[in-house]
Amino acid sequence: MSETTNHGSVRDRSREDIYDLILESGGMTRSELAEATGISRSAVTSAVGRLIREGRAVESEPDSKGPGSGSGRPANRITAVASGLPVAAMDFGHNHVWVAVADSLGNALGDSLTVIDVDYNATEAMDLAAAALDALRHEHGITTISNVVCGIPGPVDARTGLVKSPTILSSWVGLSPAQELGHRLGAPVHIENDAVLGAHGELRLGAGRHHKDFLYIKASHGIGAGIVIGGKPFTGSTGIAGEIGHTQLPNNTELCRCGKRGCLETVVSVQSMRKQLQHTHPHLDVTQLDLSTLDDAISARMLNEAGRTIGRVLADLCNLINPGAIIIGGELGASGEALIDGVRSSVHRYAQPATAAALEISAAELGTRAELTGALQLAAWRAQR
Amino acid sequence: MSETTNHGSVRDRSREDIYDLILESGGMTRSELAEATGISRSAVTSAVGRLIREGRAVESEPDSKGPGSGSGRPANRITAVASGLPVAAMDFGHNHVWVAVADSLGNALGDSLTVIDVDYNATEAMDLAAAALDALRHEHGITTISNVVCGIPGPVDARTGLVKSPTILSSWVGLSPAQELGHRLGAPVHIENDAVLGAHGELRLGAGRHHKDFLYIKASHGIGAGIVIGGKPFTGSTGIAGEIGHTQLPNNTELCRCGKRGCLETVVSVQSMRKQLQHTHPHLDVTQLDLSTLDDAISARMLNEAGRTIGRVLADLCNLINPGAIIIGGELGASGEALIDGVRSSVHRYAQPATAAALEISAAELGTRAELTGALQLAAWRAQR
DNA sequence: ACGGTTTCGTGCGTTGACGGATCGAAAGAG
DNA sequence: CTCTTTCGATCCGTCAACGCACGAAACCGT
Repeated sequence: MSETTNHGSVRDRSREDIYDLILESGGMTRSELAEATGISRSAVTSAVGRLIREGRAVESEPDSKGPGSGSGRPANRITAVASGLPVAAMDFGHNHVWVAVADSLGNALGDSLTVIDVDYNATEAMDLAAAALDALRHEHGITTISNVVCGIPGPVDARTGLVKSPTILSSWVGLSPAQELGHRLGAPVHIENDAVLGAHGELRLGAGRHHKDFLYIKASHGIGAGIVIGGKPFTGSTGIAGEIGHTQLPNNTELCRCGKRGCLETVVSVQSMRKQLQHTHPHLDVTQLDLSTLDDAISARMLNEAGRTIGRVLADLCNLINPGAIIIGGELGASGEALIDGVRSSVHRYAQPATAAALEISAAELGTRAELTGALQLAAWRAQR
Repeated sequence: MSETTNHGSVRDRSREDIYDLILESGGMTRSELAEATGISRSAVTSAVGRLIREGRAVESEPDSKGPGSGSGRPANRITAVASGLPVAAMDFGHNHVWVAVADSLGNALGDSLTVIDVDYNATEAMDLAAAALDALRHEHGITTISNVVCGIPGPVDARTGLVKSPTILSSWVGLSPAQELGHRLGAPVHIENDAVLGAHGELRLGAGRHHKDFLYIKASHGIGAGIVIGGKPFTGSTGIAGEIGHTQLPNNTELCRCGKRGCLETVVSVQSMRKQLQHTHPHLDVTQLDLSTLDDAISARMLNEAGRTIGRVLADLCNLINPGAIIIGGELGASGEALIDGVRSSVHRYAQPATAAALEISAAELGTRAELTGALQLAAWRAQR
């Protein structure tokens, strides 16, 4: 069953398959392509030849020569070339907007971070983001952008493009940021949950590269999950999968903004960490504190405990979908090994032994840039459709 | 990306795609095939012509004629023909073995149910199952079986084929039933978790036909889940996804066979229902009672409460994967609307509103035959590889 | 009753992708 | 320096896919 969007005819399917492969892997030899696609080397050669003639790919030098690299003639590496228009990405957080531009393959050219209260006024935040992107465009001499992907820390309905409740950005609920930003930028804008984008980034360029099925957890001001199944991001039947921040914890009655009590987000979040730090470290200014700079035993224990709380929720979810990895991103994921260790110990304690044994738990390789990177990758991919 | 197992070359890919489509859908017109595959009608015609010449498909009469059926020439329906060897299935339960034979398309020819204590002695149960299948074969004049799929109510490691712990069948843990049954039957045997098979059955012939993403819950002596994502069963990175029976419930300390306390299975299962019924209905013999025959208010309330307990666990899982449907199977799923209503009310209460709104919750259309039917379907599919 | 419309099925010529075979090129191994 | 191994390029026979045109089989309106 060809799930690919047959743009045109099926005759070019193999060539597009090959192009997708060299695009996603970032360089393969003809033999590897023949192996991966199952078509003959001669067919691969002709397809690659056409891609090169069309300027969509280039042939680079063989990477490893010299004794010990195996006998036989070394293979040349085929690489995709950035021939199309640049793309852009936006990452809206609780109190920042992070915008970036990239070439048509999604390789970042530059980015700029603006600190504002994004939640206070959605329209103003979007104006500011559009202005920041304009400035970045001029800085890099870019006139036209073909595609923009924009991450929102909340559920996005895939059919309507509307921001659903509950989300960190309560003033955004019911808005259609794709339309509004599309007007401002004059380019097609796709809105996506930020955890899904983080999963995308780690899948292509991070800790998820060697996993077919994994969970990406964005643990920041809220907690969301991005799911990768079979090597592809999965967003559910209506696009709002991954809403794990409002799982109810036993023995916890704190009121959540979603109206329920005892949600995971009320216990584990950047805000709650800062609140606790204010008690344990009264001399610190915690309002803009980078959690990864902490290295004392007390905060390590605090972060470890936060990780254990997350891990308890993740354990049940892992029993359901049996992932190959869990990748923790967001500010809490970047805070250090203490939190990751907490997740590990809790998952191993509460999940089925066989499930836990097959599970790698790690921090996001791309750190807090995972969402932005994934958005650029997704924008580059979407620009070619 | 061609995920299909390229058996041979890619030149026949479209024809095999078409064959898979008419196989899984059970009859499509040429135009529908052209629409679904994206290739032209003339190419479909030639591929279909070759399938018919090869005896793998037949052309049946147009299904709906007469006024009101839309104008234009009615389309003929292309159906796959059972040309290969028959297949078989086995469904091991807590105290029964259910075996069946089907033609090469998975259409059931006959089945037989044997009541024994399957858990007591795994080897004996397999001997008995093999004997029952042999009897069924002779009854239908079948000499050779090409493929057998066998359902087990417990986790099955996809790589090793071993039964993992915890499972209802504790004496089976560590065994490799695929090998043992393969010796007895002289045919390739594939072992699969029974909830996965139930999901397969409902996906092809039941309530999952019109859903791409759903959860099938087998609620019987244990509780397991089968996951369908993107129209395909998903079994996790090591094949043991769906183990939701040992999710810990708050405020519940009953000891479970898995060693933990407060597992879902200890509260909701056929055994616990029977135990409760023994108290409320002292005159009944509950040991072999069919739960679907109950129609009094007391047992309805009891089943409703059981449904609510299941629903509470499912709510968190739905927030993660945002499925389009939940299908409840097993003996408890077939017990009536009271339990289903309990699941509904609990999911709507504890899941995110947007997630719950996009969710259809229903009983398995195939009832307790879902697992057996799915096993036959899967066996037919596997026989063609 | 009879065209008009719509949709389905099919035959045909052209295109070009696939697969197999062959040969040369570029490296390492002995 | 020769042998082996692997990769790349080329040629050619085959055949799937496309587009188009035409006929077939139904419904619909007058």
